[in-house]
Amino acid sequence: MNFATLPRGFHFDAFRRISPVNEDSLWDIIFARNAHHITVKRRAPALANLQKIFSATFCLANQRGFGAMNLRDLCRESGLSMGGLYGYLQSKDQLSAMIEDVIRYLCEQLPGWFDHVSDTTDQVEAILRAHIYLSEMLHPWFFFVYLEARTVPTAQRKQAIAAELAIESHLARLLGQESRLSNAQDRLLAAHAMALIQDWHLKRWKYRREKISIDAFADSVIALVRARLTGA
Amino acid sequence: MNFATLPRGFHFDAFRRISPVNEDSLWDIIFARNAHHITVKRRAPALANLQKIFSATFCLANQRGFGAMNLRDLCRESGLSMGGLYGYLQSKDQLSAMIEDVIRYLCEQLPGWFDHVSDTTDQVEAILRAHIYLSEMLHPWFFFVYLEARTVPTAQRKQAIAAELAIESHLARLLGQESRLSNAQDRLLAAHAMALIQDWHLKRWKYRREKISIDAFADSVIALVRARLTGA
DNA sequence: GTCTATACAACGATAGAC
DNA sequence: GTCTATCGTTGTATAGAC
Repeated sequence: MNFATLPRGFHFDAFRRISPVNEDSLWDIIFARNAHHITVKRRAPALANLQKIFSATFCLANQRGFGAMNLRDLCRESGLSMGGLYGYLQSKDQLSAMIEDVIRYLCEQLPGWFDHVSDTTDQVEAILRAHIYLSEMLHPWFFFVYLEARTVPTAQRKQAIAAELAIESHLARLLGQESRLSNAQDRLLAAHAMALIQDWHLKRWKYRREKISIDAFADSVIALVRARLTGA
Repeated sequence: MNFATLPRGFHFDAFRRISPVNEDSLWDIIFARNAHHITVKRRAPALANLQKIFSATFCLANQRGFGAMNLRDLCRESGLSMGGLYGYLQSKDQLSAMIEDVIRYLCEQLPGWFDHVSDTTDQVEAILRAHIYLSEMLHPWFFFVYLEARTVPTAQRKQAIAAELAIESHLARLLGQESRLSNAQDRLLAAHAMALIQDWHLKRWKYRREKISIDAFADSVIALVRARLTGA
């Protein structure tokens, strides 16, 4: 990892250049993490078909919701047949599980990327920026996880909730080192920061429309958190 | 309306006491706004059945998503029969339309409740508080609208988007009168404020778990916005 | 490794009895 | 005003050909 080369207050292009995970490398991660149940073993066709399957899933699920999406339409949209599809998953539920799994895995890794940053407030800023920029690169993935979390089976949902709380606690602990606020206020500030960064993938239609760049958005979130830390 | 009696920085109980719209009065509004297509004309059974139908809808839709919810389960959960249900709606889509309609109607009314507040920043605070407190009283309704907005028919979705942008523009205009920020920064601050208040109904499970009261949450959101307005 | 064909349960919606 | 019974359609999943 070369996150150490990122300057203080890095922007989207700088992060994208050095990030080991992006829109292209993701398919390898998915293939590796689901090797045990994907019956197609040849790498090249598997990666191509995974891409078709997930692109079609995001398109349909974001229109109707995952539960209302049906596998016939998924086949038409992805170009695979019903039989072909079942070489990559054993049930419809497993499709959403694969998506949740890879995003949760990445979110667990993310805070550790910035352990080297010595100034605590800068470390918070780096984690928030990385979150926003990663959810920009993997927008459909984050969007899906966020909006379908409630519809997935209980065990899967509990893991997602635990992951969110872990990041938030991590942020609250870092904020507590620098702020003059109470513990409860630090936790609330961490929760607010999470809500703001999630707003980027939830309302991207709005920010596109108003021509607000991802860098302007990230700067604004950071300014808001810093104002609360240092201000009245 | 007696919103003028609310003190500066009012909390949840004070708002609930004087609000003309709450968990009970809502059924009247629904019945009135949908009188043209509800074939059941007697008031008493209609209000009772509407309550059963919508409670069951929220329960099922929040578990599986509205599109994946089916009308047979809705009948079982609400206690009505298939035929009985169709006395209150002409199609499944109309069920979500009725929910979106009443929440949009209330959100359009809300900013006007505080036209009498002379200090602009106090007016912003009152609007944000009222939004948070209303979404607490009508939690399942707001939760549904927020999470199902993308799955509803296009015309209906466009109305919802327009309503959200209207509130945000209103807030941005008010913020612009008081802040030393640029226009673009005012718009972003308004967007952030909307994201924060929506977080209350989206993540209520989290705030319950951490025993964060609605008043503590609202105070924290207000503190964050005020810090950005007056701070660095 | 991917296809076509098919099993059979469940879907939204309606007609007609009460 | 609400019920039961039923229509035609569409759902997930699999078997067996290529």
